[in-house]
Amino acid sequence: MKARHRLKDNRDFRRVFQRGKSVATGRLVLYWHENRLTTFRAGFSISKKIGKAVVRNRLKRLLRACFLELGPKLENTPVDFVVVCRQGSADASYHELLSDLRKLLRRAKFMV
RNA sequence: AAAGUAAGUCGGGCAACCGCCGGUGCGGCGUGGGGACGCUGCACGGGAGGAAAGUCCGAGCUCCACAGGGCAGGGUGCCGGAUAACGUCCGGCGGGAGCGAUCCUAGGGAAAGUGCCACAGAAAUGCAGACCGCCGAUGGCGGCCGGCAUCCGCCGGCCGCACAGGCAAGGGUGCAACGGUGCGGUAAGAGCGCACCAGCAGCCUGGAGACAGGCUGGCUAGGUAAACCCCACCCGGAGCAAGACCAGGUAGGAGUGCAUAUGUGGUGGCCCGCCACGCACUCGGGUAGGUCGCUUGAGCCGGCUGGCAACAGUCGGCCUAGAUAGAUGGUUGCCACUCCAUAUCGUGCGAGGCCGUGGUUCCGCUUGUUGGAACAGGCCGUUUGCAGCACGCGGAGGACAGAACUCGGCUUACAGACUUGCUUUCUCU
RNA sequence: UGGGGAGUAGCCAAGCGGUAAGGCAACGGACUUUGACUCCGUCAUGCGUAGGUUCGAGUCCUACCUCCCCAG
Repeated sequence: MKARHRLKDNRDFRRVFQRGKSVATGRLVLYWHENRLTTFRAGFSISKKIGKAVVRNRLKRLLRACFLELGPKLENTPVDFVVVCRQGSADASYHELLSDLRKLLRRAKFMV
């Protein structure tokens, strides 16, 4: 995941949470809101309640790998995404997270 | 061989593809007079731990007076050493556990003072106290006998009472009752006397010291300081969001109050001292970007020397992560490791393998619906050898855990693998 | 990074080093035709965990676990 696809600023996070829309599965919640750029950005929010630092870092890496896989299809959608991990996602594998994320993006009409 | 004990090492490996971070080199585009800066591409080599964790101690570093005086507060607490320092480490002493190797140990002071010691008990610290009990020597009362005396009475002996009184041995209470055991002693007793033991004080010897050993003395002093306290030693405060620089900016404005030092701030609980100076509140306005600090350090590895050791010295070699919504990853394959299945098949080894309190003997302890060893016994197999073992073919598993200024420790978590020393028991030669 | 606090029955909680108060809930009983109200009784195997000091620990000390709050 390149640096231009990362959502970093706290203001952007707040805007996505407050003005954006959301869909969810048992493991993940996806928030999104349109931005003024030419491509997408993605950020992750993983609470301390999910697990220790090792668990949280692993989830972020897995989610970044998922966006690396899905990136080419979203290159021309100017939207900010925020993925929130729910409590059951601590032991999820890469393939489980990838299929969940596909499902959410399809429900939000960004993918077919 | 089994059981145990101490110290230490490791914490899966290789490959392919797709990615991330920072470094070096070579390019492309844009801005700019240029040094440069921003975006971007390729190549090369680097990229988590033994605990990176908890943040419990100690330091470096930075700023506040290069950290000053006093009070308050906190910490440490047998002795000696190591160290930059420590509450850490090493060696020893005392005490405790274990057959032993070895392990554990906040271990100064209770004859400086104060507090507390519930319930029970007579009494809980005043060299106190007398419930049951022991005694009745001494004094008292009563009785009997004897002597003296004319009488009042006096003297002596014996017996009784338990009134005065003596006692703390025995019982009982309690975690603890003012040393313990024995002999003597006594009316009964008591360190009252003596012997030994424990404890205390003084002296001598050994040791660097904690302490150990011995002699002498007077006979006795409860526990608690992780209760206050006393003694000795140590500690100034904050923390990399420290701090420095760049851009921007606290500008400028309006109102109110206090004030020229007994004020406000730096400064932390307080006072002194030092330094700087108008300050506080309200309205209105504005910000939370970048660079450095940032990894060469009490550094790591190996050899030698000194030391019992912690460690120190010296020589040679090495450079080994620096992110900032926070890099060190994802997918797949193969190989090792552990466990489970091995029905069927292949290769090799191969004469034994498995069960065994539902019997006998012995051993151990948690002493009982208990565990282990040997034997009896049972099942399978043994010339054409698939009973069993190893490999191949199948499946599952791989812990604890993620650097955030850097070190030295401590504590806690941890699948599994390996090495070495030592102890006890058994067997064989 | 620094600082502060809490953990006691299912819930809310009090508790000088000396028998773990009290309320709600639950359960049993009485009252009632039945229920509610009321009354009586029962309920901690040890006070987050593990060690230690003490004759004795919820309380004191040490280490650890979990949760909450505050400042920048």
